[in-house]
Amino acid sequence: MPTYEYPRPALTVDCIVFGLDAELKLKVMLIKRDIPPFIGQWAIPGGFVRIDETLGEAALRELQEETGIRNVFLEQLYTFGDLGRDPRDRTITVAYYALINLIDQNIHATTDAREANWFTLTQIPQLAFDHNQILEVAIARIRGKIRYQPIGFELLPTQFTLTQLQNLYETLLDRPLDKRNFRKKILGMDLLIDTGKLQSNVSHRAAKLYQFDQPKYLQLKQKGFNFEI
Amino acid sequence: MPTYEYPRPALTVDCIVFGLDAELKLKVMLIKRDIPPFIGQWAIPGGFVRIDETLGEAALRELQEETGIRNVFLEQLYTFGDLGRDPRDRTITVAYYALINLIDQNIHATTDAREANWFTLTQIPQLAFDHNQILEVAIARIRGKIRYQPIGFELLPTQFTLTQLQNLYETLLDRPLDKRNFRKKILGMDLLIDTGKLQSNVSHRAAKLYQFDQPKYLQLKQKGFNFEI
DNA sequence: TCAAAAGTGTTTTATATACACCCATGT
DNA sequence: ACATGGGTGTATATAAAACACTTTTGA
Repeated sequence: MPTYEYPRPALTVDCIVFGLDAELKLKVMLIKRDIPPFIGQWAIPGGFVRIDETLGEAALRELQEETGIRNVFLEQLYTFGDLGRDPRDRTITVAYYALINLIDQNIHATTDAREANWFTLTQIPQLAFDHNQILEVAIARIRGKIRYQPIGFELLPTQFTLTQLQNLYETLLDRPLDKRNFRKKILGMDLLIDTGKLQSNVSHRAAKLYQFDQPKYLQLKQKGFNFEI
Repeated sequence: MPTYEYPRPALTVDCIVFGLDAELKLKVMLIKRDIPPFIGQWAIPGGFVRIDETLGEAALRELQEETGIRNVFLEQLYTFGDLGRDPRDRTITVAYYALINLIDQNIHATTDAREANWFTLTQIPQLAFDHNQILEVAIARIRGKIRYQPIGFELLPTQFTLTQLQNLYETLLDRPLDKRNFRKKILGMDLLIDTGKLQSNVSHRAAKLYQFDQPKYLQLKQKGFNFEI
């Protein structure tokens, strides 16, 4: 029973992976394409959606296959469907973005035969397809979202120092923040748990380690609380 | 050259149309399905994406075909691709939402043979597919977005009174606002143009008519200005 | 003259900003 | 003892919230 008479576009997912390096600079993982089209060019990891998996599942699977990354924060970004974006065929891509913590886990940038690498945002080469545009949308999204939603914690280790958190916000908001005011505000929300532990292996006074109280945040959010830096 | 070995899901767009009625209540346009599946059930207007049109074009076309609506604010909402959402086939839908002004233009709720109607949010019936879920996401989106982006003006006539604008915000934010504080804040942004005209055909003192200065807003936005109520 | 909504300022309270020094630790 | 980043409080400025009456107009 041919219910739909129209030819179907191809459907892919692409997944922009953001990470913060040890200097708290924002980086993006790109892979070098080893199949046409755009063979040899850098691209956002992604691939075709299978008929028996959801979009989110496809994004997680591609991420794992192409970069080895698992168990990450993943959120749908936008769906791109312009006519010329794939030279072979009409292709729609559902873009996701992932936030991962590079500070205490080293993501192996190279996987399988395929070359993969972390790029700072000022060093993005010309990418395959419309991936430069997709990346721009993703950057705009996290820059905008960081102020109103606690997504920054996804880029840090579970336990982090207040200075790390502040540097993260300074990077993403692209402006300096006052140390005392930042601490007053973030601690005033009462959403950070003092783990009682301290930083180790630092050649200066060790900072306290905090962790984000997600269950409490979710509770407060339901009651109308708005996270805001 | 069969580049993709995978079977392709079907691709549709759905378009949630929001409008404000004369009493400043938020309404959604739904259409009664006249083809299977879910024949006879209410649904969000939408249909298949053609191979030679972009997603936005498909949404606009469906909107025009199914409701007669043109020239509206349209923005992509989210893409839904769960496995069971279409009983016939694997179908991904890219959802858009439209904001239209019902106050001075009457959108003919019925078009062609198909039945169409405006529903208040408390009277939404059980819808076809996963459309109840899509609608919930759309409502959450505009409720969240209204505070930080000037989308409210899309729901009003080009020229509107401050009381209309305040009632709109009260409806969407679901809380009362102080008249003097609201006016102080919105006029203080200096983004409303006093048209010099007055309301007509009212049996009380006529209010001034304002319009939103979109060019000025776009300029300010680029300079880092944040619209916020 | 009455009803109905328009329009308008000031005081109080809360939040944001600006700002500098001592502390703890490892080398 | 010194270098490095950790940690802390107060005063000022700005923004938000609370609050009530007069004005205009058509019926």
